[in-house]
Amino acid sequence: MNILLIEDDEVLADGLLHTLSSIGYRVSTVATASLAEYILNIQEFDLVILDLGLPDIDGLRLLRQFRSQKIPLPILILTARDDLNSRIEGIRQGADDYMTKPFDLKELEVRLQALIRRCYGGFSHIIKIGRLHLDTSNHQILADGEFLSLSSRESAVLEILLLQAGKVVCKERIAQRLSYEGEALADNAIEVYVHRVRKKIKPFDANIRTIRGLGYLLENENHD
Amino acid sequence: MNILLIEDDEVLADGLLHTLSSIGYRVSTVATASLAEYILNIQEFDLVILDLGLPDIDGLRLLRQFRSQKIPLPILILTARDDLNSRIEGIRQGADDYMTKPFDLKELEVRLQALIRRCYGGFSHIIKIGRLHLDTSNHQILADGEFLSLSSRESAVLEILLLQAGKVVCKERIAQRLSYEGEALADNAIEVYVHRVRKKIKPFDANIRTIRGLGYLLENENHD
DNA sequence: TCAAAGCTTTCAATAACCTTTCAATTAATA
DNA sequence: TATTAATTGAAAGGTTATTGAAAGCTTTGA
Repeated sequence: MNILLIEDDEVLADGLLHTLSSIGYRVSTVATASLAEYILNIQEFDLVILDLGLPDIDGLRLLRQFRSQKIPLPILILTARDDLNSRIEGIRQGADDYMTKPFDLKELEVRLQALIRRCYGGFSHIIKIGRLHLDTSNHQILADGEFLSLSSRESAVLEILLLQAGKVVCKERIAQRLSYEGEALADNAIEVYVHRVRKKIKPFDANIRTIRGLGYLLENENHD
Repeated sequence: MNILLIEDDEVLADGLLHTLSSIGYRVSTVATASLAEYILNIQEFDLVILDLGLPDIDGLRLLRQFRSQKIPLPILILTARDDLNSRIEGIRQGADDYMTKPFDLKELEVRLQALIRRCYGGFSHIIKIGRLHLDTSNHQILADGEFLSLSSRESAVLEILLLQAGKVVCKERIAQRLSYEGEALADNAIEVYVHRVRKKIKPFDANIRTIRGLGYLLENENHD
């Protein structure tokens, strides 16, 4: 997790760098807004900690700039300004959280955790197999970022294969998933569905391999 | 935007209910943890405001329960406990934000906005999907900058779809948003409203796709 | 080579959804 | 307040996608 710390107070910056590094974050610090802009262009970050009292540009203005440039990073403001209005303005301008100095390191730590959790999907677990993405939280399957048009049964088949990508899934397993309370399906129902799914995922280089006598397996080529 | 307010102080609950309602949120209040669990099971919410000092179960424990049940709702804790430890624990247990009483209503309002923005809108309080804009701060929907003439129900349907643009929203979710306290709607009411909304947004190249058996999805073509 | 296992296509029944119409209600306007 | 307009939700009939069964074809491995 890469954090950009924009802070001109050298002592505080060093302290934070040390603390955050020690709990596993990779931290880069810059002391001015212009440096911040520069480094954001050449390096990828996951989160920004922004001090409002910068020497060159006002922090709120920098924040506005980020957002108008559609930089979607989570931003936590850290500042000495305690008055309510700048707190409100900070959040209104697009910050995700706000802490005032002096602050407790432990609290900063958990607030960072909360932000990361929220922004980088502690909840929705996304499984990526090649060009297919499965969002397990809402059972949505995307191919190249586009919604894949699947009927609900087709979707169920592909989901179970994606979840076990690279492993053999036996027909019975799939049948269980498709039928309600074990009502029998025609003996070739699974074959029909696999066929339909194959047709739909082929354009995305995804392939369901048949393991004779055992079941099916979604190929999971790790050549990235 | 449906908010569940879990708060046992009746005066405060009423005040918040009134304030939040007046700025366009739909608020349900419950006074106990068990009621909260009950209502969360039968109704969908977009955000939870949780008081830690509840009469039956400790708020933190409730929070842990939510998260262990993988309820991914954004949760803002509101409490009289000012000490640092419970603040840290609150966030660590899975809350997204934390405010201590007494608090400023304006600040609560913007923090709610920030949460909503982060969880549903990327990073702006204006959610832009193609030529449609939803301003989450006042629940207004614009098309090409002009007000879109929608009835309140139509507006509710479109809002919920805009908030989850690109994701499937199931019919039940929409039905809950439309009806008060689960009064039944005709089985095709949603279909009728979706139909009406479709007709109105079509001139703006916006499209609601039907995902058979699952629900609807506002297309969110990322070709910018 | 010949079963067995799997593939593919077709088709009718059905369930899910769409669309229109209309009457009842509510809100707006004169 | 009387009139008009808009909104709402129920009903009914039309449309389309999904489903699963059937039947014939192809591949596989003993």
